[in-house]
Amino acid sequence: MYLKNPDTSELGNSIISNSIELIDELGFEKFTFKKLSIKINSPESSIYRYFKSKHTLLIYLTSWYWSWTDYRLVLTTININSPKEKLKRSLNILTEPVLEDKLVSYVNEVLLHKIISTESVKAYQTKDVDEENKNGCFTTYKNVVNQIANLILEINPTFKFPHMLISTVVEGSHRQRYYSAHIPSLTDTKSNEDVISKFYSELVFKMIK
Amino acid sequence: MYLKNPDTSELGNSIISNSIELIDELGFEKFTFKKLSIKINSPESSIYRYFKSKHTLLIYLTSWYWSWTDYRLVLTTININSPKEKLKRSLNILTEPVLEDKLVSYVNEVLLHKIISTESVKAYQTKDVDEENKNGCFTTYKNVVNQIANLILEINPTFKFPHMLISTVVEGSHRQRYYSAHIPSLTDTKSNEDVISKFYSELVFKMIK
DNA sequence: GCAAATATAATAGCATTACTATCATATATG
DNA sequence: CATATATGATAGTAATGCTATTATATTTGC
Repeated sequence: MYLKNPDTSELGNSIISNSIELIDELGFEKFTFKKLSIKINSPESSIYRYFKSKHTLLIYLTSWYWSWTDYRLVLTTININSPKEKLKRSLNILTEPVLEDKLVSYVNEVLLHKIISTESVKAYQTKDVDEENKNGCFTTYKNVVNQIANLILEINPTFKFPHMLISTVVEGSHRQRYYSAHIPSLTDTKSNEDVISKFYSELVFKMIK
Repeated sequence: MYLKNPDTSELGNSIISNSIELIDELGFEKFTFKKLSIKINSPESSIYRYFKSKHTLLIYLTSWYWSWTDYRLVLTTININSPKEKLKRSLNILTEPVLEDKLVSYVNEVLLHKIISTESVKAYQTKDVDEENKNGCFTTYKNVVNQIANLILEINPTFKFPHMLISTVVEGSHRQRYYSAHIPSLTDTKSNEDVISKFYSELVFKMIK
């Protein structure tokens, strides 16, 4: 996923934090290593020592996001016994926007979440998926989905499509948030209300009943 | 959406039919007008007379797909009175893969559907959405969603999120088909079974009940 | 049937993108 | 203090995403 681990050096940290800001600002297609190199005041070639392309950088960011989400899922479900309550809390983590930026100094988690919800499709939806999947590029996301799928099976062991349900909910909620801001006729909510999270929670509980 | 209407000339037709094949073959990011120009044996500059970029070509194809889908929706629901039956049939059109290629000589609808389901996200998920949306680039898709949303309201006039539900179903089913072929841990089906369509129909009917 | 309009071909060019390579210098480590 | 490692500075290259120009076909309107 990376050529050199970006959290082992200052330059690496700077690449991560500034790429998050720049991708958020420009969008993934207009984001380039050249522009990033100007922003971080280092030669382009130094960035290439960490990541072999902007595509693998996006995969790295996506993967980072999902391990971080996994960690947050553990935190909100710890010491809670009821599987239903666990699921409810987990779904909130998955479908609500991230509002605070605290954990890791060089990562703005609020912006990272924004990027993931709008740009991460572009990380999997390419002709290289199969190979990248083989190399474990998507394991952190798959783990999260799988974990919640197991929670669902605790509640209803006969439910046949827990993975399908969860990935639908995760990506659906990202998409709906985007639509409410940009293509409102594809949704039923203005960007200020918070209806999306409730909609998807309801969807899950109705489906597994 | 286009600079010159591609269905008014042979070259235009050739651009459309060959771009569908080439995007399917290479994926959208590796597809270029240069490669297309070699395939159709015409200079690159001629393609630029029809479309100002590969991005607007993708928008054109997406838009074409949704008007065609609209037409198919009319066909399958005509003369049917029960709104529930109408909805059921419409959902099949929206969630099942396209298997036959008949309507328009220069468009391979089977391949077009494949492209739409894997690549069309890249048509809306960019920094230019707002302007493109203003210019009506997404109206054909919005029309389809809106039409089915109205059907839902016929069945349950108090349901609050028909657009959200339908866009979730449409895009979810595309996504799940992709996952079953490429990232199976994110779904619960092998690419040969047909479980996806049923899952999303059930989802709709459970939600609007 | 001819002039004018329109469409396409042929060719060139240019800034940007996505890299790779090389060599020098700074910094860390053993 | 030597050596390894990380970064900087600079150059270069093929491909991408266009725009421009001129020439040659083809269609159309009178």
